[in-house]
Amino acid sequence: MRRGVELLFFGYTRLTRAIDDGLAEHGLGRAHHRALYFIARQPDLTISELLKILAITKQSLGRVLTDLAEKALVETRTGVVDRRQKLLRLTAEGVRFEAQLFDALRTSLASAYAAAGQESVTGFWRVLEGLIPAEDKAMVIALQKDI
Amino acid sequence: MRRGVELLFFGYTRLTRAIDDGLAEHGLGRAHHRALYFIARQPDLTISELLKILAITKQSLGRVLTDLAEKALVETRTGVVDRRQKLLRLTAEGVRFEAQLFDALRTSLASAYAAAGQESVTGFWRVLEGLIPAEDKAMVIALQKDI
DNA sequence: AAGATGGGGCAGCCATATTGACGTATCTAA
DNA sequence: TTAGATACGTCAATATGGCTGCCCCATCTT
Repeated sequence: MRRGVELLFFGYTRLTRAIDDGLAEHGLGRAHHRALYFIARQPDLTISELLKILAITKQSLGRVLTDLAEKALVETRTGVVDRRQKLLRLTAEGVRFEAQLFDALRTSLASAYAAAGQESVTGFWRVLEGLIPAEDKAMVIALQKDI
Repeated sequence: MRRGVELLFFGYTRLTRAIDDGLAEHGLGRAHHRALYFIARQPDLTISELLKILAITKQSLGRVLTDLAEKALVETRTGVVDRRQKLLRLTAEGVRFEAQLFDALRTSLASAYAAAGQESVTGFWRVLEGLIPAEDKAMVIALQKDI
């Protein structure tokens, strides 16, 4: 039990630290990366969808998106079906930058996967899925529709 | 790949949120919990050992420990082999409080473990171990000597 | 006796989150 | 067509948890 808690702590913190330098070069923080990441994952995401994913307040997200827009990494378009919505997308530069950050994560994770073996990876996923509260599960599964 | 990153994100954030309410009741935050947790895990831990585990600065930890001492959850004793060291320990109340918080974590993790099965749990551990940088591994293994 | 180490502390800064309230544009349904 | 709900933006104020740089003391080691 305790082992799971602390491995999760170390694994998560050490993985996220892997990209801090890349972010700092652009004057950005982890909050920006999380937004970038999920916008990359689901282009044309709306603000409210992103809010649900990140589970932070509108104000907190607002600043992050303002920063990203100012640095021309993210752009918004008015929703087509609902003109109140804003659809979020990465710019070409945003795509490039996110890919660069993701690459650092991918490298770390790939070596952990390789060391553990495919069977372990499946187990890793299963346990983590079980940690997601029922009310968030639909959202996470929706993300994975186009892996 | 992306699946691993986001499951880790959701799993970690949702698990940690499970104890926010319990902490808030005592006017504490997650930083306090991390310190409490590792002191519970290894009584008579020194400050410098805890710093290595948490990978934060002395000042950041200092504030956290001051808060915990003021609330009489943690106490320190002078080191026996080296009188410069301070050995950290939970008070009786600290033990009680940490156990209560841990219980919330345990409940979440136990249900994820049960849903995933023992084999998956082993895989979960293996992958997470692989995410820990080599220079931190010895420290993490040391924690587990007395599971 | 000199230097290294463990720990404490000050001042100031930054990033990221919070709440609550209010405003505007747009959609939906009576 | 109008009333209410929704999507988004934004204000101000506040809290938390990090950081750096610098200096201090006590204690251990050589």
